[in-house]
Amino acid sequence: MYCVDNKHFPCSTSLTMKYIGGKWKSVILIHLTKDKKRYNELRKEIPTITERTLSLQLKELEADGLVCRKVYTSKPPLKVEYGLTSFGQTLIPVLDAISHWGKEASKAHKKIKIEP
Amino acid sequence: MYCVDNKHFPCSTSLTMKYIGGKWKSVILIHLTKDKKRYNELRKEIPTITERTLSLQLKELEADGLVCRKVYTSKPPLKVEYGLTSFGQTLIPVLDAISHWGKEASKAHKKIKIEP
DNA sequence: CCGCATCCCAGGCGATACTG
DNA sequence: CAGTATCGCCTGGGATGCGG
Repeated sequence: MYCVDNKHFPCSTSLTMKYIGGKWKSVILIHLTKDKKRYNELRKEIPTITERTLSLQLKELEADGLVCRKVYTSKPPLKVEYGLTSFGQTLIPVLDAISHWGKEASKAHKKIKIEP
Repeated sequence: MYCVDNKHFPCSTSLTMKYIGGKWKSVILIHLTKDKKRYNELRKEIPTITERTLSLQLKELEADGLVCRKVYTSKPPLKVEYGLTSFGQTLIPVLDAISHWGKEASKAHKKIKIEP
């Protein structure tokens, strides 16, 4: 049993999935592992995400302390950058593992023999 | 752009999350990395999952070729075991990374300084 | 450029009860 | 023991439009 922020998780795996689970969080995070990114850069690199969802997910990631939002201009056009916090950076090995497995799986999928 | 089973994913990360995303899949899988498990063993080790959900998730994992279901008796009481397929075993490093990060995060969470 | 507001929906997930 | 059946909530996420 693990506990963070007064929330309980039956195991450490479910705790991690609370941070990187969902359809988009890990995708956003992996784009931020390489560089800080602006909002529109993220949109272009993740073409199938909607603005609303990107906005909401970034907020949640920020609230979770994984992502840091920096505003560089006070008047429009705004310049905002998103980057990983030091806490967020601890996730990089996990995100790399996830990304790597996806690549291998897509390569190998047709040849794989599904057996015990 | 990645493609598996006629489904498209914007990046390899989202492909992986299709397999291990959701609230429970990774939790079930990590319990199977150590040993084959029976249905009720999994229920006991994941106390907060419902029977229905466990059943549905196991079916999906089986359909995805990650988990293998073996029936050992033809008459009740049934004996059924779930284990990872060879394809599912390729996920072990990913699952270990996820589990490990969750442990570290829960330990460190209160001391973490959230900064860029 | 960077969002928020509103509306809406599928399907993920839970609770409970029942079966071979 | 190992599941199904039924019901219903609730939230993640899509579509569209507006605002600083």
